[in-house]
Amino acid sequence: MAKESYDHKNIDEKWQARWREDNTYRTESDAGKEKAYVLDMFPYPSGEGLHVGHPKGYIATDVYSRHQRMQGKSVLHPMGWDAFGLPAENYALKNKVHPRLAVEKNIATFKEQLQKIGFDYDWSREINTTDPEYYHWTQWIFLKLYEHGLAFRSEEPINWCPSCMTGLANEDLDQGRCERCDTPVVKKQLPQWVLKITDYADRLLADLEHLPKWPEHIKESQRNWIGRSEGVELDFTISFKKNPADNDWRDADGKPAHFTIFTTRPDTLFGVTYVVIAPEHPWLMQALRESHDVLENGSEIRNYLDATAAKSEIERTAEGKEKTGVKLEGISVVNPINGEEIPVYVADYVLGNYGTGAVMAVPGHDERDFAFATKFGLEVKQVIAPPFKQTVEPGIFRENEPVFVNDGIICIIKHWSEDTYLALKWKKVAWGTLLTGVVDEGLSAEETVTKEIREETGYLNPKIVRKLGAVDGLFYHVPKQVNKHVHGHIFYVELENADREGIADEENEKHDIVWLTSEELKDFLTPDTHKYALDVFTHGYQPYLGEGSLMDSGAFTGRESNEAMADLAALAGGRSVTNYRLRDWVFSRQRYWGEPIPMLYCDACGVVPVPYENLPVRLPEVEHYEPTGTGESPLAAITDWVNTTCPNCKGPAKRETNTMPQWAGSSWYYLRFMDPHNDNALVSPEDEKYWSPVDVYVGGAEHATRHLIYARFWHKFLYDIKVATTIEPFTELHSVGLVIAEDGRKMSKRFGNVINPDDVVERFGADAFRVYEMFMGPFENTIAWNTSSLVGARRFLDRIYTFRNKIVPEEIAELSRSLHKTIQKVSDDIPAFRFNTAISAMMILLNDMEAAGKMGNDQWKAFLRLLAPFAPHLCEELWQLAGGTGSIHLATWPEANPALLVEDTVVIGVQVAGKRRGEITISPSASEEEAVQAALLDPGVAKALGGAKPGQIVYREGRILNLIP
RNA sequence: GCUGGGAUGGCGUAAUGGUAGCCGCGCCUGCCUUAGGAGCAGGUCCCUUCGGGGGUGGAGGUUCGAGUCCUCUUCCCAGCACCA
Repeated sequence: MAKESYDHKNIDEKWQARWREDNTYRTESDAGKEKAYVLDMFPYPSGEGLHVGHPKGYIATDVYSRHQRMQGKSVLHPMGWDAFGLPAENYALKNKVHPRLAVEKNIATFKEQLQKIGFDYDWSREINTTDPEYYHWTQWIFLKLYEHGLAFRSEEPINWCPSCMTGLANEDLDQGRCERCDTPVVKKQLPQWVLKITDYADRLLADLEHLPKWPEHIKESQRNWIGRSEGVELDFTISFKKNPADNDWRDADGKPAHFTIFTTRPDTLFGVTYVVIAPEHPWLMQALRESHDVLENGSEIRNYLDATAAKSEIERTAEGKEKTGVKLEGISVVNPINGEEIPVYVADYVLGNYGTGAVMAVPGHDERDFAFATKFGLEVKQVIAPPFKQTVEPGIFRENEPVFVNDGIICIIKHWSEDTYLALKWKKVAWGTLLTGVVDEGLSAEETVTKEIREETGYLNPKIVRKLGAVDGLFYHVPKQVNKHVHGHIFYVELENADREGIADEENEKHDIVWLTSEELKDFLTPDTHKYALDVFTHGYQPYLGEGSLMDSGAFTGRESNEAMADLAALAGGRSVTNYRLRDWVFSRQRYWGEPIPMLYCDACGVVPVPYENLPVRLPEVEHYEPTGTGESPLAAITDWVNTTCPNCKGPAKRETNTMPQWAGSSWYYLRFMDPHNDNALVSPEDEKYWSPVDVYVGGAEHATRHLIYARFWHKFLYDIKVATTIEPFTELHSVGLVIAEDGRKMSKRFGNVINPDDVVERFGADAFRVYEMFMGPFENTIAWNTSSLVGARRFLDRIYTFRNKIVPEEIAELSRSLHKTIQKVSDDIPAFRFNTAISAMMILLNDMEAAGKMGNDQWKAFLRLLAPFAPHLCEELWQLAGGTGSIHLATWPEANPALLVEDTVVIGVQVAGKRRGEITISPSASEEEAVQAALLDPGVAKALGGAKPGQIVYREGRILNLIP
């Protein structure tokens, strides 16, 4: 019998109209009911319209919210438009329409597209960030931020996009380029409004711990973005050469002139060989201006600063990381840990706006300092020996405290005429080593090298060429039966000639001397410490970044670097500080299409906020809204808008002409949905209390470090001023996986591979589209669109539609277990966002239903309710045909009967020695004896046992039986 | 480089430490037909001497038993990256 194909057009339209007429999805806050606030990241209505990827998240929240509603909760599932900002304005400019008209048109298109998919949005709560009724409150929040000192004027150089002709926040950059148009940004000095998000850095970071239902990768992105690092600030006193009187100068605290540096590694203080300050360092500005000029190479430095300023951010950071800089002649600084006098450089690898703008350079243990030191021929001092552990027997280190030896030696000894090196091949153990030793009392390391070479090899004329640093070995000394912890100082030695004397027999018994090329040596050497020594010899020293035990560090030598860190810092006069990578939020845009910043400039009173009662400051209607490119906003040209009166002195004042960034309106919109038409407040305390926080929030992962940080920041501020009552706005977050095109590329007009949801809905129906998108795979996965798989979803719905003719009044017992398992599965999976497995479970149930050939009406109605969140139109139709009361979407969610979830019998696998050899069908509560008895009857099991008796039996009720002979 | 996530048939994927590959797509065989993006039935990891044997990126380990837990490693995706 051919299956029927249901008339999706008719059914979709019929029910969408009915739900609208009946206000089926009307949201009311009902104190008597539990609430569920389910939110999508509201869209930016671009001119391109939707593609099939956009609704995926909306379908998920729709399924989720419908499930919540059927569980009797009061559900808030709203939709609105984030319509201010650059994309809309650039689109308008390109198409020569006013942004307001472009936005209106785009919103109409988006809304129509969304409505065809049959979402349960309550459209009476629709909001639009460009509506003065809405941005009234965006401006209100700005005034509150200003009142609390969190919005301030700044003249610091900011990121400027020469193409969009506006300043940008750090978050608007991608690898030094404008995130919107990919143009490299430049630094530009402009008066700006800046929000002090850094005041909230600590809480933004710490409170991530209170968000267990956020995906780890989003939280990790935020942690990276905030970039907290704990360290110390240290003062390096300056000593002046030109005019010694400068050394007597004291500041207000009685301190001589100094550079304050920030470091996270005070443990490497003994390895500091110079200090570097950023080109923007304020001391430099002053020093170059001073009349007596403390620097001897002022003009050279000025040239360097000019060259740096001319570079774009990309040039400065992406120039293959080639280091540049200039030495400050005429001054030096003193290392506070040991009084050593070291030079000072200015170099642009040090950032002016992080930490103190000055660093202590430790080339031995920092890659950037190492690169700089190598290029400028500065000293590289190793103060941590890279540690290697060599366990002969596991666990041995835990039992014995190791004996520390600070002055071990490791010798790489070159042959007098050949390109080979001396190694020792041990006789009693399978070892290959270099020559080693320990410095004797009263001898220098160099004398010890000579002595050890003579004693162990007999060679008389070694010449120590150079020291190669040191390595730290922790090992078990077999002959002495003790753990040893040895700093091995590596020496490179060349033998002058073959002159040699005899050596003691005991040395001869230990090992043979072999001569190997460095290549052969690599494989020959057993200890990792010796391999490291060889590596340093062949490739040179590389900065060691890890922890380890300190060397050449005065009294600290031999202590573990992480353990000694605090003591070193204290001794050098360090002050603990925490720094953040996060920068304050540059909040001004020199563009038309945004919320006007509600501030005034009065000649008499200075900066004056617009009084609250004068909000909203409306964006004026204009004919020309093109950006000026001068750093002035287009609004500056509208004189009758700009010129106004000062609310304080009633004198003339000018309006701020910059507008807010795109992210302003979206930083608090979730609060407005709770009470969207309130003229007196952003949100009423009652509605805020009832609906807060957002229970489930769904959107793209690309917002991890932009919208989601900004919104958390504003929310915490609103919490502080008691507008919000929760510390976090979004309890649970899901990031929706992308839908890419069938060709594996991003869906884009450019590639001509865009699938339009309207077409899909037209041809296959809204329900097939919805079921397919939820069935594609795990919600967060990026998955390629596949039209033939979509046909599979449609087939599933057609089979259900056909099955309506198989419904009988009486319950079909053989289906009840299957049905109740499915109820359980779907009920668990929807809240967990495992939509794919929920649908899979319903497909399995349908297979069972078709095998049974009929189903009871009540069972059928339960099945329809399970599917209703996914396929609302078809299920509503079938629900009515089955005699359901009211809308299926207001019906009660079915409950699984636990009694029916337990099987009478189960088929479990039987293993013999861990390999599956057969299966038995028994009661899930069968005893071990019964199970074994049944298993022995299985021919496969009997054969595998070969008559042997099982010695060990592992039996897990209802799961597995494992017989081990 | 650092951090987070991942790797299972031809494809998307599924498996509280317990029979690997459920469900769907595709494909193969046959049937039916008003020839469709249709329907129905069966099949579809690899090898096999038909007894079995092997198999979840790779190598070890823990366990009666590992796709799942641990160690190392390769590759892929994402965030950050001259932030001291």
